[in-house]
Parts: sequence; C-alpha cells; structure tokens
Amino acid sequence: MDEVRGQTRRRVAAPRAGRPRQAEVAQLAGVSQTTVSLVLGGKADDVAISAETRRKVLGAAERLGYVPDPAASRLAAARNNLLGVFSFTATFPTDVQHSYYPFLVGVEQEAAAQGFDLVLFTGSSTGGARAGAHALHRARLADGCLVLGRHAPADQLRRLVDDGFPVVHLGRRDEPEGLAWVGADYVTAARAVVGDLVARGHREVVLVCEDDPVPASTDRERGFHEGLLAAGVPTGPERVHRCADPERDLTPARLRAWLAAGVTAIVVEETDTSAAWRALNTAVSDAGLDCPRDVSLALLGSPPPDHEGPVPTGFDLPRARLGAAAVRALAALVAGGRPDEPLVECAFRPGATVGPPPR
Amino acid sequence: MDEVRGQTRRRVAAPRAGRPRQAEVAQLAGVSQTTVSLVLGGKADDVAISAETRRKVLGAAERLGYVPDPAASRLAAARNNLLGVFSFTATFPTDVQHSYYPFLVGVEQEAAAQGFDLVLFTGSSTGGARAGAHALHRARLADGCLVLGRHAPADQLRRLVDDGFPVVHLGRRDEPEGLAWVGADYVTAARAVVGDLVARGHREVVLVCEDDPVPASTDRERGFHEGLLAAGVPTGPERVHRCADPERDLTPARLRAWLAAGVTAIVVEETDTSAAWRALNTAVSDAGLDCPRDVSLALLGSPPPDHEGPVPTGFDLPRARLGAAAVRALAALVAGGRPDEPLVECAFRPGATVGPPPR
DNA sequence: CCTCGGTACTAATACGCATTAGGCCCGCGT
DNA sequence: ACGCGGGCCTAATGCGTATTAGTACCGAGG
Repeated sequence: MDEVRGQTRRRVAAPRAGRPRQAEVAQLAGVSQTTVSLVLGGKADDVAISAETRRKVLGAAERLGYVPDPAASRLAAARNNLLGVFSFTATFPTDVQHSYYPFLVGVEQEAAAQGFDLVLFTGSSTGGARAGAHALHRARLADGCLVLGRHAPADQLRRLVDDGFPVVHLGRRDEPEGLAWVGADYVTAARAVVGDLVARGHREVVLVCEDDPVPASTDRERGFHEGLLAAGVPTGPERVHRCADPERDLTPARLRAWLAAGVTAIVVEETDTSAAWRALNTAVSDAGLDCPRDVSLALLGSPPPDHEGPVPTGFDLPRARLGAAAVRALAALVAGGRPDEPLVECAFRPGATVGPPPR
Repeated sequence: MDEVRGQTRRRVAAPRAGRPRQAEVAQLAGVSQTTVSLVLGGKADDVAISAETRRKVLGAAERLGYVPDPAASRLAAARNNLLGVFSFTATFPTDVQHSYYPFLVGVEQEAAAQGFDLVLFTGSSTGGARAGAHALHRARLADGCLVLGRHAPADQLRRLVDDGFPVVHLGRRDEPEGLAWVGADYVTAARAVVGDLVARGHREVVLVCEDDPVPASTDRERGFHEGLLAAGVPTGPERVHRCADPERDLTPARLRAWLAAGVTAIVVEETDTSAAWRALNTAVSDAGLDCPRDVSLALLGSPPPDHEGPVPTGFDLPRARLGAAAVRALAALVAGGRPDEPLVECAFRPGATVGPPPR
C-alpha cells in the first residue's frame, strides 16, 4: 500500500561524501542505476540503449568523475580487468638476474594489449606461517592469476583450480591436476641443438646436467635422446652425466677421459647458476684444449650474463614471449575458454663453440 | 522445535561448487552466518560468543577450508588487511640499483609485522592513455596505498585523498593538499655533515648540486646553509654551485679556481646517477690533488654501488626504515588515526674523504 | 480492437561479508 | 511473580556493481 512512499523514501540518493557511485550518476542523468551500469559496462549492445541516454550517462559520469569500485565489480560475479601475478620466490631479489623481469616485460605488455591491468602479489617473505597458508588466496581479487616460481605449493594451487579460478603457471607443471601452464618447448629446442651436432658429424655426444629432476631438466634430456635417435645414433642413460657438484666433478681429468673414450661433443644443461657450464669451460682451458677445435660444447639455454668469450651454441628462451603466452592463456581461461598451445618455441642460437669433430 | 523449519525455509544453502562461503560454514556448525563472521573476524570480543560455539565454527571453517573473499570483505565497508603499493615508475627496471627494492624490504617486513599483506600495482608501462588516467584507482582494492615514485600525478592522488582513501607517499611531497608522506630528514642530515666540516676547521665550503629543484634537493641545500649558520659561518647563494652537466662543468680548472679562492671543502649532493660525485673525484685526481689532504669532499647521500676508493664522508638514507615508517603511517591512517612523525633520520657516515683544511 | 514484436528502459536480485539492532533465555533482585 | 540485566546469538540490512526478468510504450499487421 505504501510502496510508493517506501520507494521514494529510499531512492533519494543523499549527496554523499566520498566517491560517487553509479546511483549518483544515475540520478544526475535521470536514469536508473541499471542503465548506468549497462552504458558504462559497454553492454549497451546486448540491451538496447538510445544514443541520447548513453550520452547523458556518459556526461554525468564524466562530470562526477565516476570510477568503478573494483571490489564491487569483482564481487558481482563480474570481472575486474585485473590479472594477478603471484610469485612465491622473492619478487625483488638482490640479483636482478634471478628476477622475473624478462618475463614480466612480456606479461605487462600482453596484458595491456588484452585490456587487463596487473596486480602483483608477493608471497615470498611474508613469514609463511599462518598467513602464508592462504597467501595465494588474495589472488581472488583479480579475474585470474599467473603463478611464477617453481615453489608454489601444490595444495594452494589445487584449491584455486578446484574452485574454477583461472590460474596459469609459468613453466611446465603436472602437480595439481588440471592446472594450466605455459612453458618452453625444451624438448624440441634440445633436439635441434643435438641435431646440429650430429649434422656436423658428431656421433659420440654426452649430456651434462645437474641432479634435479624438474620438468625443465627432464625435457631437455628427452630432447637430447630424441635428437640422437632421430639421426640414427644409438643412445641411452650412459650418455647422461648427472653431477651434483659441477665444480668438483667436471675436472680436466674427467674431460680427457671422455675424449679418450671418443667423445667429441658435450652438451650442458643450463641452470640457475650456470655452474656446470662455467666448470666445463674452465676444465677445457685448464686441460690446454681449444673449444671449437678439440671438443665441441653446446649449452641447452642462454649463457650467464657475465659470460665472456665466444657465444655458446645452444638456444634462447624467449622469456618475454613466454610471459605474453601465459597472459594469453590466462585471458582465455578468464573468458571461459581453454588455452591452446602451452609450449613456446625456443630460438636456436648458432654460436661459436661447435665445430666439426677433431680429426 | 520449529526453529529448524523457520530456518530451512529460506536458509537452505545448496551444496555449491566452488569455494565455501560463511553460509556453508554456518550451516555445518549449526549457527548463523553472522556468528561465523563474528568468530572468524575476531570480533568475538565485542559481541559475546561462547567458547563452545567458537570452537564449532572454527572447526567447521577448518574442515571446509574456508577462506574469506577479499573482494567481499573490502566491499562490506570493512578491511582487507591488504596494503597496496603503487609505483608510477617502472617496478622492474633493468638496473636493480634504480629499483625500490631496498624500500620494499622494509615495507614488506613492517607490513607483515602490522598484520597486512601487500599488493603491488604497476602503473608504469600500462600505456597511460585512458586506462592510465584512473590507474591509481585499483588501489581501492586494498585498505590503503603506498605511492612510490615522484611522478605520481597529483590529480589522481588528490582524488584518493579527497575520497578519504588512506594514501602515503614515499618521499616529501606538497602537491595534493593533505597528502600524507614519509621522507628522509635531509635537512638535519646535511646540517650534520656540514657541521662536521666546520668542526674540523673548514670555513670556506661550497655545495655542488644538480639543477633540479625537487624537495629532496632543496632540503639538502637548506641543511647546508643551516649547518654553516649554526657554526657562525656566513653563507649565501654564492656558495651553491648548480650545474646541469657535471661532466663538463666540474673540471680540474674549476677545482683549482675554488682552491685558489680559499675553498677547503666541497659538499656534493647525491643524485640518481652520482654524476657530480664521479666528476669531482675525477677532477681531483686529474688535477694531481689528494682528497683528504688538499681538499675535503663530502657526499650528501650514499656512494654509488660501484664506488671505489675511500668511503666518502656523508650520510646514508635508511631505506628499509623509511619503507617501514611509511607502512606505519599508512597503518595509522587505515586505522583512522593520523600518522605521527613523517621524517626519518639519516645516519651520519664518517668516511675518509674529510680531513682538516690544508695548511 | 487486439495481439505481436520490437525498442528502451527499470525493478529486483545476487555476490559474500560486516554490522546494527534487536530477540530469547536464564538467573537474580525485590 | 514480575521485572531486569546480561550473556549469547540471529535477522535484517548495507556495501556498489552486474545481470535477469521483466514493464511500458509504440507501430504494424490481422
């Protein structure tokens, strides 16, 4: 009976302090809050809105300096246009070489291209204890989240995935079932490097890698074997030399033993520290040998930034493109689709450390 | 007996997919959503809740793995326990020396100590055009925001401040009226350095600074003058040497001219590039002079990371403490209070580039 | 005159949580 | 026996936006 009174009583949007809401815009434009949402949300294509009304709304929004509340947008089962980036290792390491900067370049660029803004969550040094147990949860402020760092706890990731929250992990990862990831195609890249060696006549090739069976490592090993097999060169685990401590292990003596056994080329896996690559180079010069002439070396990755001397043959990980691909995958998930190709191709780097086999 | 009926009519929380809400926890615990909110929000002190009920709620929350939705928390005029960090210059510069890393160390630590998590917003490379005009707005996802970088646009800052959103700027700043900031006490620090010179007998001192009248620079200049005046040494603008291009300006000839005019000590402002400091050192050695013996040099700031030779006398900016102070100020604002002391004391660094005046 | 199909808009509701204003019950005082 | 206060809890509402299910109007077709 008194619904009219009841309505007018409440509908008068009191001129509030603070930031204007859609209701204020609506009042100024003489339309409903719904219409404001429709116009400002760009949904005016689905629901017909006259040009006149649209103009009024936009004008009012402009005059009031309206800006949407990201929390409210997000809550209303809608989107934020924000992509979260979560890093479990330090986001700001002392050594910039260990930071994710190269990836983030691509991430930021592609995100802008896709119409997203970025929000970075830092989960590293937060103590880890209680707060850390649900650290990943603040990712829910965004529409989706990119996860960096191999140490992301599987249970927290699983939780997000199970809840249907869009997550993309940077780097191959199997652990939480159904987790989307984007990684480098190490298999193909390693195969290409080995293929180059074989094409130049090498038959006896060994692989040196550190003793840490992460996907990035096992993929390279697989590519190594595949490259040999594809060229008809028999291979096996005996060609793989795993060493925990390259410094002590990759000595001139070891090197000479290999050469004596007929080895003409050595392929080294790239790691965080590049310890193996460094040690091997030292061993070569300590043994009085010359790299392209007496033995060929290849690096499955990029040389360390302080590398001197000839450019090592190998491949480069296109970090920026990887970041961009991750964003594309995430955008696809956010849009309700499925990401397509998770693998990003690496670029073969000819280099100068590979030559024909001696003699 | 009939409370169940009454409740079941509307309150039947359908077993939903996705993450549990407080309603689910409430149902499992056999209490109301309000109670869950009260217990989980720690407000059980204001409103009495029995230990038994609290236990049940906590148990249910644990079993369901409940985690609060940060967007909803924030929307409900409540708090997020999130502090935003907004950087207008590149968050990930190629040169880590130019990054905010040292500040962020303190920020992160103090935030954790105050029970906040961090959210980083990157506003640098986002193109700037339309999206950039409201870039700072996503800060509203957090309870408050720390702003880094001197290029933060005043209008966007004013907007937040006017809306009563807690903002703290890192570095002194006057522009938007009422903006809270935390900065280093350059005046006192510079005064101390000059005081040290005067105490050692120097009377003719000049200040070299780059030509950029930002607060950080004018503060140091003020401290320079105050230091001299406090010791009864007359001073004036003629003692200040502003140079836009230190490389060309701070020549051995210039140096000799100063010495001939009786100058015994030179105070240099620290800048991004440390160009003035470098140029002056080069000039001293090119002129065949020795630093502590023939002329004293002091640096109003920290030496560049690649600095070699004796430690320059001057002061150090306690970046981590500055970051921590900023967080404390922000926490105070978020809590509805007012930040107290905005100035952070710098540490005098004795160094080895200052001695008694020659002769 | 009465549908029918648009067009242009709005009312109502959901989102998940926090908070305010009570409601109920029990024990104590008078 | 009645009121009253305090302990414990809940109903109801708001936060600002997005979305769904309409309503009101209008011109055309029967």
